[in-house]
Amino acid sequence: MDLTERIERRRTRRSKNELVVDRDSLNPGVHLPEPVGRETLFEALLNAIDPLFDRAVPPNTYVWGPRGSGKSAIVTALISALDAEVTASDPFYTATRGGSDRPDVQFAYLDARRATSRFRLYRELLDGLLVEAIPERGVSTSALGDRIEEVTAASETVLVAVDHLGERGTVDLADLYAFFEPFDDLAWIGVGRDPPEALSLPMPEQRVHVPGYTYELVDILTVRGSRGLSQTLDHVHAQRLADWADGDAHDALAALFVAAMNAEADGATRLRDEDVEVGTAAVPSGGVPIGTVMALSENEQRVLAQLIDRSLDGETSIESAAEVIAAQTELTDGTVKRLLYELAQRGVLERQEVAVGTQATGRQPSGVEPNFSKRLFAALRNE
DNA sequence: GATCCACGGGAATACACGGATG
DNA sequence: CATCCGTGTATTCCCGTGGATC
Repeated sequence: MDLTERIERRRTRRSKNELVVDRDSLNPGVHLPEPVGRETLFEALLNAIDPLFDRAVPPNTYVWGPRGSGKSAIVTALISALDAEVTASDPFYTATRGGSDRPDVQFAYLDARRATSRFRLYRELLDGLLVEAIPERGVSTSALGDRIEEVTAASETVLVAVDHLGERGTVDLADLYAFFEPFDDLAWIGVGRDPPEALSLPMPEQRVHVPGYTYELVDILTVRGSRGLSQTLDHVHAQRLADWADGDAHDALAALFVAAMNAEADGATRLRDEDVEVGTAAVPSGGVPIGTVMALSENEQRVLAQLIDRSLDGETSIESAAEVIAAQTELTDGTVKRLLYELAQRGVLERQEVAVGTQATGRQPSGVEPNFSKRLFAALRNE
């Protein structure tokens, strides 16, 4: 979103007396172009890819740190800054084309939550590098590999960042080695939570550790809150959210988002203490990031939406919840049941004991409860 | 005709619990 | 008393098929 757009949005929202002027600024799944309070880490990343500026292929890099510590924020910022730098239609560079000292590099940022197989990773990569449409099916994985081969051969280097490695259901570092091994002029930055010593070899020689936020989180909330709301975020509120979230930027922003929605729903023009209370109460701390949920397939999201809308979470057994949901969708109850179990295994849902009256024998059934904020999910789903 | 993978469904395994067995 | 067994469910695991696309 550019500046004029931001101003226009703010003007119209203000005239309608709305509290939230820019949802993206409050959305924990969206990152700012300029990360707040991470200058030294940004330098470390630039150092890691420094050979690029000498027209060499840099070594691969592993970026790691706890959840909500700003890994995605900093890596997306890096890639988009580099991309802007290289693709900028700067008249000076264009005029001196040929003698340009600008390296011929292409950049791509991939989310392992979406790129869950070799085929999809290749597809996402090509999609990020090329303007042409990339087929979704009907073409072999190796054909996509050949296409990548061509692209890497045509430019000096391709730098790929792959975010969210090693989460339940996503590819890991070892997969990345296997997937990218065929390509010579390709360097990658893997991003994950696991500390290097917890992972098997091989391990990239370059590593950047992103520690959890401490005092910086208040600044982040202030910047993003003030940008997303029609007024400055109160320092006391920012501090309270940061303390509650224990340094996890995702949880803090999620709570702020819900707080703002709560205020707006009440017709309040300011964020009140009670809204912050509601926000923190509505976000399970340590739950799955909302980005994980929003990256699920449409049918999986539909199942979750039905589960929530029909209050089938919690006390209802998986069996009967699946029956109700299946009736509302195109899916059979067997498939819905399997999806619910799979989502529970991936941590998106949490299984819990369900009080069952008549059952005297057999294994106890369980119900499922979202391990993310329902209100945040609902808000982001009908955007 | 080839490709990928979401779906559907069924086999295998885990768990709960009462009763039999050593 | 501890362990095993049988029965009934719940849960996990696995794989063939078909739709959509190239």
